[in-house]
Amino acid sequence: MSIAIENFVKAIYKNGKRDNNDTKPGNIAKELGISNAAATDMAKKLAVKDLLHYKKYQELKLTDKGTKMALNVVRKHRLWEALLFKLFDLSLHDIHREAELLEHQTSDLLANKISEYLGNPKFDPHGDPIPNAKGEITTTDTSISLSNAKEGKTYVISRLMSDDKEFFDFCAQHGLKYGNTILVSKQFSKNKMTQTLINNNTILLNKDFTSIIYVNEHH
Amino acid sequence: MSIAIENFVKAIYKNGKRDNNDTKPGNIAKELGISNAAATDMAKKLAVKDLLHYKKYQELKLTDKGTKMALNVVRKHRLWEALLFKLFDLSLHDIHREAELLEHQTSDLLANKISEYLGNPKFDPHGDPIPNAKGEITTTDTSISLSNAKEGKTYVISRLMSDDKEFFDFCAQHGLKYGNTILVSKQFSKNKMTQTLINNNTILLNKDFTSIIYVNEHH
DNA sequence: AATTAATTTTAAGTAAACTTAAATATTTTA
DNA sequence: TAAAATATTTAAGTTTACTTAAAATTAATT
Repeated sequence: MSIAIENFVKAIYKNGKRDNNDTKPGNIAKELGISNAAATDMAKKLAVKDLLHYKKYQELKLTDKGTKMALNVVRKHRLWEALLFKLFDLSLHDIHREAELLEHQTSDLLANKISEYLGNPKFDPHGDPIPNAKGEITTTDTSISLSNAKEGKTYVISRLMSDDKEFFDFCAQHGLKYGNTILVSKQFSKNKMTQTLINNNTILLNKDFTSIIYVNEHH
Repeated sequence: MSIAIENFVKAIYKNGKRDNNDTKPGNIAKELGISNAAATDMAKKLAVKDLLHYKKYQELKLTDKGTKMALNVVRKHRLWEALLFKLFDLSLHDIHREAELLEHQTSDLLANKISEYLGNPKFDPHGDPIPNAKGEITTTDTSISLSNAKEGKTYVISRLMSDDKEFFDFCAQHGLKYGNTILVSKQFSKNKMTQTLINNNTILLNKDFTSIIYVNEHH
Protein backbone atom coordinates (compact mmCIF):
# COMPACT_ATOMS: atom_id res chain seq x y z
CA MET A 1 0.00 0.00 0.00
CA SER A 2 1.18 3.49 -0.82
CA ILE A 3 2.37 6.20 1.51
CA ALA A 4 -0.69 8.28 0.64
CA ILE A 5 -2.99 5.46 1.68
CA GLU A 6 -1.10 4.80 4.91
CA ASN A 7 -1.27 8.46 5.83
CA PHE A 8 -4.95 8.68 4.99
CA VAL A 9 -5.87 5.72 7.14
CA LYS A 10 -3.67 6.98 9.93
CA ALA A 11 -5.31 10.40 9.84
CA ILE A 12 -8.76 8.87 10.18
CA TYR A 13 -7.58 6.72 13.05
CA LYS A 14 -6.07 9.68 14.89
CA ASN A 15 -9.00 12.00 14.21
CA GLY A 16 -11.39 9.35 15.43
CA LYS A 17 -9.54 9.19 18.72
CA ARG A 18 -9.76 12.92 19.38
CA ASP A 19 -12.38 14.98 21.23
CA ASN A 20 -14.20 16.23 18.17
CA ASN A 21 -14.20 12.83 16.50
CA ASP A 22 -14.75 14.42 13.12
CA THR A 23 -13.60 12.07 10.38
CA LYS A 24 -15.38 13.68 7.46
CA PRO A 25 -13.27 14.19 4.36
CA GLY A 26 -12.74 17.90 5.03
CA ASN A 27 -11.09 17.25 8.36
CA ILE A 28 -8.86 14.55 7.01
CA ALA A 29 -7.97 16.79 4.07
CA LYS A 30 -6.95 19.55 6.46
CA GLU A 31 -4.82 17.14 8.47
CA LEU A 32 -3.04 15.89 5.36
CA GLY A 33 -2.77 19.23 3.57
CA ILE A 34 -4.74 18.10 0.52
CA SER A 35 -7.97 19.35 -1.05
CA ASN A 36 -11.38 18.16 0.11
CA ALA A 37 -11.96 16.73 -3.34
CA ALA A 38 -8.83 14.62 -3.07
CA ALA A 39 -9.96 13.32 0.30
CA THR A 40 -13.36 12.31 -1.05
CA ASP A 41 -11.69 10.59 -3.99
CA MET A 42 -9.35 8.69 -1.74
CA ALA A 43 -12.17 7.71 0.61
CA LYS A 44 -14.08 6.13 -2.25
CA LYS A 45 -10.99 4.30 -3.40
CA LEU A 46 -10.24 2.94 0.05
CA ALA A 47 -13.83 1.80 0.52
CA VAL A 48 -13.33 -0.48 -2.50
CA LYS A 49 -10.19 -1.85 -0.86
CA ASP A 50 -12.24 -2.56 2.27
CA LEU A 51 -10.16 -0.21 4.39
CA LEU A 52 -13.07 2.02 5.38
CA HIS A 53 -16.84 2.45 5.16
CA TYR A 54 -17.93 5.31 2.95
CA LYS A 55 -21.38 6.86 2.71
CA LYS A 56 -21.92 10.22 1.06
CA TYR A 57 -21.75 13.13 3.50
CA GLN A 58 -21.13 10.79 6.42
CA GLU A 59 -18.15 10.30 8.67
CA LEU A 60 -15.45 7.94 7.45
CA LYS A 61 -15.19 4.80 9.54
CA LEU A 62 -12.24 2.43 9.34
CA THR A 63 -12.93 -1.25 8.84
CA ASP A 64 -11.04 -3.79 10.92
CA LYS A 65 -8.57 -4.07 8.08
CA GLY A 66 -8.16 -0.29 7.96
CA THR A 67 -7.73 -0.03 11.71
CA LYS A 68 -5.11 -2.74 11.59
CA MET A 69 -3.21 -0.85 8.93
CA ALA A 70 -3.42 2.42 10.87
CA LEU A 71 -2.18 0.73 14.04
CA ASN A 72 0.71 -0.80 12.14
CA VAL A 73 1.79 2.60 10.86
CA VAL A 74 1.32 4.19 14.27
CA ARG A 75 3.39 1.39 15.80
CA LYS A 76 6.26 2.04 13.42
CA HIS A 77 6.05 5.77 13.95
CA ARG A 78 6.24 5.49 17.72
CA LEU A 79 8.96 2.86 17.66
CA TRP A 80 11.07 5.15 15.49
CA GLU A 81 10.43 8.03 17.86
CA ALA A 82 11.47 5.91 20.81
CA LEU A 83 14.62 4.69 19.04
CA LEU A 84 15.72 8.07 17.73
CA PHE A 85 14.98 9.66 21.10
CA LYS A 86 17.18 7.08 22.80
CA LEU A 87 20.08 7.18 20.35
CA PHE A 88 20.34 10.78 19.25
CA ASP A 89 20.25 14.24 20.70
CA LEU A 90 17.30 15.57 18.71
CA SER A 91 14.24 17.59 19.69
CA LEU A 92 10.91 15.82 19.98
CA HIS A 93 9.74 17.81 17.00
CA ASP A 94 12.69 16.76 14.84
CA ILE A 95 12.21 13.17 15.95
CA HIS A 96 8.56 13.33 15.02
CA ARG A 97 9.39 14.72 11.60
CA GLU A 98 11.88 11.93 10.86
CA ALA A 99 9.52 9.24 12.15
CA GLU A 100 6.77 10.62 9.93
CA LEU A 101 8.86 9.59 6.92
CA LEU A 102 10.55 6.45 8.22
CA GLU A 103 7.25 4.88 9.35
CA HIS A 104 6.31 4.15 5.74
CA GLN A 105 9.58 2.47 4.80
CA THR A 106 9.88 0.03 7.64
CA SER A 107 9.24 -3.68 7.33
CA ASP A 108 7.41 -5.52 10.09
CA LEU A 109 10.64 -7.39 10.66
CA LEU A 110 12.60 -4.20 11.32
CA ALA A 111 9.82 -2.81 13.52
CA ASN A 112 10.01 -5.94 15.65
CA LYS A 113 13.79 -5.64 15.88
CA ILE A 114 13.52 -2.03 17.01
CA SER A 115 10.91 -2.97 19.59
CA GLU A 116 13.03 -5.84 20.87
CA TYR A 117 16.12 -3.61 21.06
CA LEU A 118 14.19 -1.09 23.17
CA GLY A 119 12.80 -3.77 25.49
CA ASN A 120 9.34 -3.72 23.92
CA PRO A 121 8.30 -0.35 25.35
CA LYS A 122 4.60 0.40 25.78
CA PHE A 123 4.83 4.19 25.43
CA ASP A 124 6.79 6.54 23.20
CA PRO A 125 8.56 9.78 24.25
CA HIS A 126 5.31 11.72 23.70
CA GLY A 127 3.65 9.41 26.21
CA ASP A 128 1.58 7.80 23.46
CA PRO A 129 1.05 4.04 23.61
CA ILE A 130 2.94 1.86 21.13
CA PRO A 131 0.69 -0.84 19.62
CA ASN A 132 2.28 -4.29 19.70
CA ALA A 133 2.80 -6.42 16.58
CA LYS A 134 -0.79 -7.64 16.80
CA GLY A 135 -2.14 -4.09 16.97
CA GLU A 136 -3.00 -4.27 20.66
CA ILE A 137 -2.63 -1.12 22.74
CA THR A 138 -1.95 -0.78 26.40
CA THR A 139 -4.90 1.28 27.59
CA THR A 140 -3.92 1.86 31.18
CA ASP A 141 -3.70 5.51 30.29
CA THR A 142 -5.63 7.40 32.94
CA SER A 143 -4.80 10.80 31.52
CA ILE A 144 -7.37 13.44 30.63
CA SER A 145 -7.23 16.37 28.28
CA LEU A 146 -6.23 19.66 29.92
CA SER A 147 -9.50 21.15 28.77
CA ASN A 148 -11.23 18.84 31.22
CA ALA A 149 -8.85 19.52 34.10
CA LYS A 150 -10.20 20.96 37.37
CA GLU A 151 -9.44 24.36 38.85
CA GLY A 152 -6.90 24.34 41.65
CA LYS A 153 -5.60 20.86 40.91
CA THR A 154 -2.06 19.84 40.05
CA TYR A 155 -1.29 17.60 37.10
CA VAL A 156 1.62 15.86 35.38
CA ILE A 157 1.85 16.19 31.61
CA SER A 158 1.57 12.74 30.06
CA ARG A 159 1.08 13.44 26.36
CA LEU A 160 1.58 16.24 23.89
CA MET A 161 -0.72 14.98 21.22
CA SER A 162 0.39 16.91 18.15
CA ASP A 163 2.61 16.92 15.11
CA ASP A 164 2.77 20.68 14.78
CA LYS A 165 6.12 22.43 14.98
CA GLU A 166 4.64 25.69 16.30
CA PHE A 167 2.98 23.76 19.08
CA PHE A 168 6.20 22.02 20.08
CA ASP A 169 8.14 25.25 19.94
CA PHE A 170 5.54 26.83 22.19
CA CYS A 171 5.72 23.87 24.57
CA ALA A 172 9.49 23.96 24.74
CA GLN A 173 9.37 27.68 25.45
CA HIS A 174 6.86 27.39 28.27
CA GLY A 175 8.08 24.30 30.02
CA LEU A 176 5.23 22.14 28.74
CA LYS A 177 7.32 18.99 28.66
CA TYR A 178 6.49 15.33 29.10
CA GLY A 179 6.69 14.62 32.81
CA ASN A 180 6.47 18.23 34.01
CA THR A 181 4.07 19.31 36.74
CA ILE A 182 1.52 22.07 36.22
CA LEU A 183 -1.15 23.76 38.32
CA VAL A 184 -4.46 24.65 36.72
CA SER A 185 -5.15 27.98 38.37
CA LYS A 186 -8.31 28.87 36.46
CA GLN A 187 -10.60 27.07 34.05
CA PHE A 188 -12.95 29.01 31.74
CA SER A 189 -15.50 26.40 30.75
CA LYS A 190 -17.41 28.53 28.20
CA ASN A 191 -14.62 29.16 25.68
CA LYS A 192 -12.44 26.35 27.00
CA MET A 193 -9.56 28.62 27.94
CA THR A 194 -7.30 27.33 30.67
CA GLN A 195 -5.01 29.30 32.94
CA THR A 196 -2.11 27.26 34.25
CA LEU A 197 0.91 27.78 36.41
CA ILE A 198 4.21 26.30 35.25
CA ASN A 199 7.47 26.97 37.04
CA ASN A 200 5.86 29.98 38.72
CA ASN A 201 4.81 31.37 35.35
CA THR A 202 1.17 31.84 34.54
CA ILE A 203 0.17 31.04 30.97
CA LEU A 204 -3.14 31.08 29.18
CA LEU A 205 -3.98 28.24 26.83
CA ASN A 206 -6.86 28.21 24.40
CA LYS A 207 -8.93 25.23 23.41
CA ASP A 208 -6.70 24.32 20.46
CA PHE A 209 -3.92 23.60 22.91
CA THR A 210 -5.73 22.35 26.01
CA SER A 211 -7.49 19.69 24.00
CA ILE A 212 -4.23 18.11 22.84
CA ILE A 213 -2.29 18.36 26.09
CA TYR A 214 -3.01 15.35 28.26
CA VAL A 215 -2.34 15.16 31.97
CA ASN A 216 -2.55 12.82 34.91
CA GLU A 217 -3.57 13.91 38.39
CA HIS A 218 -0.60 14.60 40.61
CA HIS A 219 -0.62 12.85 43.97
CA MET B 1 13.68 15.21 -5.41
CA SER B 2 11.70 12.02 -5.76
CA ILE B 3 12.68 8.49 -4.84
CA ALA B 4 12.65 7.55 -8.53
CA ILE B 5 15.15 10.29 -9.32
CA GLU B 6 17.39 9.41 -6.40
CA ASN B 7 17.45 5.78 -7.45
CA PHE B 8 18.13 6.66 -11.07
CA VAL B 9 21.07 8.88 -10.24
CA LYS B 10 22.39 6.30 -7.78
CA ALA B 11 22.20 3.55 -10.41
CA ILE B 12 24.22 5.61 -12.87
CA TYR B 13 26.77 6.36 -10.21
CA LYS B 14 27.14 2.72 -9.24
CA ASN B 15 27.19 1.43 -12.82
CA GLY B 16 29.83 4.00 -13.71
CA LYS B 17 32.04 2.61 -10.95
CA ARG B 18 31.84 -1.00 -12.12
CA ASP B 19 34.00 -3.02 -14.51
CA ASN B 20 31.83 -2.64 -17.56
CA ASN B 21 31.11 1.04 -16.99
CA ASP B 22 27.99 0.86 -19.10
CA THR B 23 25.63 3.67 -18.18
CA LYS B 24 23.37 3.56 -21.21
CA PRO B 25 19.64 3.66 -20.47
CA GLY B 26 19.19 -0.07 -21.01
CA ASN B 27 21.64 -0.96 -18.28
CA ILE B 28 20.17 1.48 -15.83
CA ALA B 29 16.70 0.21 -16.68
CA LYS B 30 17.80 -3.35 -15.94
CA GLU B 31 19.28 -2.27 -12.63
CA LEU B 32 16.08 -0.51 -11.60
CA GLY B 33 13.65 -3.03 -13.04
CA ILE B 34 11.96 -0.54 -15.35
CA SER B 35 11.56 -0.46 -19.15
CA ASN B 36 14.19 1.02 -21.43
CA ALA B 37 11.68 3.60 -22.56
CA ALA B 38 11.16 4.75 -18.99
CA ALA B 39 14.91 5.08 -18.51
CA THR B 40 15.28 7.20 -21.65
CA ASP B 41 12.39 9.39 -20.52
CA MET B 42 13.89 9.86 -17.12
CA ALA B 43 17.33 10.60 -18.56
CA LYS B 44 15.91 13.43 -20.63
CA LYS B 45 14.05 14.80 -17.66
CA LEU B 46 17.13 14.73 -15.45
CA ALA B 47 19.24 16.43 -18.13
CA VAL B 48 16.86 19.40 -17.88
CA LYS B 49 17.38 19.42 -14.11
CA ASP B 50 21.15 19.49 -14.72
CA LEU B 51 21.68 16.17 -12.96
CA LEU B 52 23.22 14.44 -15.99
CA HIS B 53 24.42 14.94 -19.55
CA TYR B 54 22.25 13.30 -22.15
CA LYS B 55 23.05 12.73 -25.81
CA LYS B 56 21.02 10.32 -27.90
CA TYR B 57 22.47 6.80 -27.95
CA GLN B 58 25.37 7.84 -25.72
CA GLU B 59 26.28 6.87 -22.18
CA LEU B 60 24.65 8.84 -19.38
CA LYS B 61 27.11 10.98 -17.47
CA LEU B 62 26.31 12.57 -14.14
CA THR B 63 26.96 16.26 -13.69
CA ASP B 64 28.62 17.48 -10.51
CA LYS B 65 25.18 18.14 -9.12
CA GLY B 66 24.07 14.61 -10.05
CA THR B 67 27.17 13.04 -8.56
CA LYS B 68 26.62 14.99 -5.37
CA MET B 69 23.07 13.71 -5.14
CA ALA B 70 24.16 10.13 -5.78
CA LEU B 71 26.84 10.35 -3.12
CA ASN B 72 24.35 11.75 -0.65
CA VAL B 73 22.01 8.81 -1.20
CA VAL B 74 24.88 6.32 -1.06
CA ARG B 75 26.04 7.95 2.17
CA LYS B 76 22.62 7.50 3.76
CA HIS B 77 22.35 3.93 2.52
CA ARG B 78 25.68 2.92 3.98
CA LEU B 79 25.12 4.75 7.25
CA TRP B 80 21.84 2.90 7.69
CA GLU B 81 23.56 -0.38 6.93
CA ALA B 82 26.24 0.36 9.49
CA LEU B 83 23.67 1.38 12.14
CA LEU B 84 21.31 -1.55 11.59
CA PHE B 85 24.26 -3.94 11.49
CA LYS B 86 25.44 -2.62 14.83
CA LEU B 87 22.09 -2.54 16.60
CA PHE B 88 20.21 -5.56 15.30
CA ASP B 89 20.77 -9.18 14.56
CA LEU B 90 19.89 -9.10 10.86
CA SER B 91 21.54 -10.60 7.79
CA LEU B 92 23.52 -8.34 5.49
CA HIS B 93 20.91 -8.94 2.85
CA ASP B 94 18.05 -7.91 5.12
CA ILE B 95 20.01 -4.88 6.21
CA HIS B 96 20.62 -3.91 2.62
CA ARG B 97 16.94 -4.24 1.82
CA GLU B 98 15.90 -1.99 4.69
CA ALA B 99 18.59 0.58 3.88
CA GLU B 100 17.40 0.64 0.28
CA LEU B 101 14.11 2.12 1.52
CA LEU B 102 15.30 4.20 4.46
CA GLU B 103 17.97 6.00 2.41
CA HIS B 104 15.30 8.09 0.66
CA GLN B 105 13.54 9.20 3.82
CA THR B 106 16.47 10.45 5.79
CA SER B 107 17.27 14.10 6.35
CA ASP B 108 20.87 15.28 6.21
CA LEU B 109 20.50 16.10 9.87
CA LEU B 110 19.58 12.53 10.78
CA ALA B 111 22.34 11.14 8.56
CA ASN B 112 24.85 13.26 10.44
CA LYS B 113 23.47 12.10 13.77
CA ILE B 114 23.80 8.46 12.70
CA SER B 115 27.34 9.06 11.51
CA GLU B 116 28.27 10.80 14.75
CA TYR B 117 26.70 8.01 16.82
CA LEU B 118 28.79 5.43 14.95
CA GLY B 119 31.99 7.42 15.34
CA ASN B 120 32.00 8.66 11.76
CA PRO B 121 32.93 5.32 10.18
CA LYS B 122 34.63 5.30 6.77
CA PHE B 123 33.38 1.89 5.64
CA ASP B 124 30.09 0.02 5.91
CA PRO B 125 29.59 -3.69 6.75
CA HIS B 126 29.99 -4.57 3.07
CA GLY B 127 33.38 -2.89 3.16
CA ASP B 128 32.14 -0.08 0.96
CA PRO B 129 33.32 3.44 1.75
CA ILE B 130 30.84 5.85 3.33
CA PRO B 131 31.00 9.32 1.73
CA ASN B 132 31.18 12.10 4.29
CA ALA B 133 28.69 14.98 4.46
CA LYS B 134 30.61 16.83 1.73
CA GLY B 135 30.52 13.81 -0.57
CA GLU B 136 34.18 12.93 -0.10
CA ILE B 137 35.17 9.28 -0.14
CA THR B 138 38.09 7.60 1.54
CA THR B 139 39.85 5.88 -1.33
CA THR B 140 42.52 4.01 0.55
CA ASP B 141 40.83 0.84 -0.55
CA THR B 142 43.57 -1.43 -1.87
CA SER B 143 41.22 -4.29 -2.61
CA ILE B 144 40.95 -6.00 -6.00
CA SER B 145 38.19 -7.99 -7.59
CA LEU B 146 38.50 -11.76 -7.09
CA SER B 147 38.56 -12.17 -10.86
CA ASN B 148 41.94 -10.46 -10.81
CA ALA B 149 43.33 -12.46 -7.88
CA LYS B 150 46.47 -14.57 -8.36
CA GLU B 151 46.70 -18.33 -8.17
CA GLY B 152 48.09 -19.69 -4.93
CA LYS B 153 47.65 -16.48 -2.99
CA THR B 154 45.61 -15.92 0.15
CA TYR B 155 43.16 -13.03 0.46
CA VAL B 156 40.80 -11.42 2.95
CA ILE B 157 37.31 -10.58 1.71
CA SER B 158 36.80 -6.84 1.94
CA ARG B 159 33.63 -6.22 -0.03
CA LEU B 160 30.64 -8.14 -1.32
CA MET B 161 29.52 -5.67 -3.93
CA SER B 162 25.95 -6.67 -4.62
CA ASP B 163 22.33 -6.13 -3.70
CA ASP B 164 21.15 -9.55 -4.80
CA LYS B 165 19.54 -11.89 -2.28
CA GLU B 166 20.60 -15.03 -4.10
CA PHE B 167 24.18 -13.84 -4.04
CA PHE B 168 24.09 -13.16 -0.30
CA ASP B 169 22.45 -16.49 0.40
CA PHE B 170 25.18 -18.18 -1.60
CA CYS B 171 27.84 -16.24 0.27
CA ALA B 172 26.38 -17.09 3.66
CA GLN B 173 26.24 -20.75 2.67
CA HIS B 174 29.85 -20.91 1.55
CA GLY B 175 31.53 -18.80 4.19
CA LEU B 176 32.09 -15.87 1.86
CA LYS B 177 31.81 -13.31 4.62
CA TYR B 178 33.31 -9.88 5.16
CA GLY B 179 36.64 -10.43 6.88
CA ASN B 180 37.02 -14.12 6.04
CA THR B 181 40.22 -15.54 4.55
CA ILE B 182 40.24 -17.45 1.28
CA LEU B 183 42.86 -19.18 -0.83
CA VAL B 184 42.67 -18.88 -4.59
CA SER B 185 43.71 -22.37 -5.62
CA LYS B 186 43.17 -22.00 -9.34
CA GLN B 187 42.40 -19.11 -11.68
CA PHE B 188 40.97 -19.74 -15.16
CA SER B 189 41.72 -16.52 -16.96
CA LYS B 190 39.87 -17.28 -20.21
CA ASN B 191 36.32 -17.62 -18.87
CA LYS B 192 37.14 -15.86 -15.63
CA MET B 193 36.24 -18.80 -13.43
CA THR B 194 37.97 -18.92 -10.06
CA GLN B 195 38.58 -21.90 -7.82
CA THR B 196 38.93 -20.97 -4.19
CA LEU B 197 39.45 -22.71 -0.90
CA ILE B 198 37.36 -21.58 2.04
CA ASN B 199 37.40 -23.38 5.38
CA ASN B 200 38.88 -26.41 3.65
CA ASN B 201 36.07 -26.43 1.09
CA THR B 202 36.80 -25.93 -2.56
CA ILE B 203 34.27 -23.86 -4.47
CA LEU B 204 34.08 -22.72 -8.05
CA LEU B 205 32.99 -19.17 -8.76
CA ASN B 206 32.07 -17.83 -12.17
CA LYS B 207 32.72 -14.35 -13.46
CA ASP B 208 29.38 -12.97 -12.28
CA PHE B 209 30.50 -13.60 -8.72
CA THR B 210 34.26 -13.10 -8.85
CA SER B 211 33.83 -9.63 -10.33
CA ILE B 212 31.77 -8.42 -7.39
CA ILE B 213 33.75 -10.06 -4.60
CA TYR B 214 36.61 -7.82 -3.55
CA VAL B 215 39.62 -8.96 -1.58
CA ASN B 216 42.80 -7.67 -0.02
CA GLU B 217 46.06 -9.58 -0.01
CA HIS B 218 46.58 -11.48 3.20
CA HIS B 219 49.92 -10.94 4.89
C1' DA C 1 -38.26 27.89 8.89
C1' DA C 2 -35.76 30.22 5.53
C1' DT C 3 -31.72 31.93 4.14
C1' DT C 4 -26.83 32.01 4.41
C1' DA C 5 -22.65 29.75 5.14
C1' DA C 6 -19.87 25.87 4.99
C1' DT C 7 -18.84 21.26 3.34
C1' DT C 8 -19.00 17.56 0.32
C1' DT C 9 -19.22 15.78 -4.07
C1' DT C 10 -18.73 15.65 -9.00
C1' DA C 11 -16.34 16.78 -13.10
C1' DA C 12 -12.49 17.86 -15.67
C1' DG C 13 -7.71 18.28 -15.84
C1' DT C 14 -2.52 17.80 -14.47
C1' DA C 15 2.18 15.78 -13.36
C1' DA C 16 5.08 11.94 -12.31
C1' DA C 17 6.47 7.60 -13.35
C1' DC C 18 5.65 4.18 -15.40
C1' DT C 19 3.86 0.65 -19.61
C1' DT C 20 3.74 -1.55 -24.56
C1' DA C 21 4.50 -1.30 -29.43
C1' DA C 22 6.65 0.50 -33.33
C1' DA C 23 10.39 3.18 -35.51
C1' DT C 24 15.16 4.26 -35.55
C1' DA C 25 19.87 3.74 -34.64
C1' DT C 26 23.88 1.07 -33.25
C1' DT C 27 26.54 -3.26 -32.66
C1' DT C 28 27.74 -7.64 -33.61
C1' DT C 29 29.04 -11.32 -36.45
C1' DA C 30 29.17 -14.19 -40.25
C1' DT D 1 30.57 -4.88 -45.12
C1' DA D 2 25.98 -6.28 -45.25
C1' DA D 3 22.63 -8.68 -42.72
C1' DA D 4 21.02 -9.95 -38.32
C1' DA D 5 20.70 -9.02 -33.61
C1' DT D 6 20.39 -5.77 -30.07
C1' DA D 7 19.52 -1.35 -27.98
C1' DT D 8 17.52 3.14 -27.96
C1' DT D 9 14.11 6.30 -28.89
C1' DT D 10 9.53 7.92 -29.95
C1' DA D 11 4.67 7.72 -29.52
C1' DA D 12 0.61 6.70 -27.30
C1' DG D 13 -1.57 5.20 -23.22
C1' DT D 14 -2.16 3.97 -17.98
C1' DT D 15 -2.34 4.68 -12.92
C1' DT D 16 -1.86 7.30 -8.77
C1' DA D 17 -2.50 11.21 -6.35
C1' DC D 18 -3.33 15.16 -6.62
C1' DT D 19 -5.57 20.15 -8.45
C1' DT D 20 -9.46 23.86 -9.34
C1' DA D 21 -14.17 25.06 -10.26
C1' DA D 22 -18.90 24.26 -10.14
C1' DA D 23 -22.96 21.64 -8.41
C1' DA D 24 -25.21 19.35 -4.64
C1' DT D 25 -25.97 18.71 0.06
C1' DT D 26 -25.75 19.60 4.94
C1' DA D 27 -25.20 22.69 8.90
C1' DA D 28 -25.62 27.16 11.10
C1' DT D 29 -27.88 31.42 12.19
C1' DT D 30 -31.03 34.89 12.70
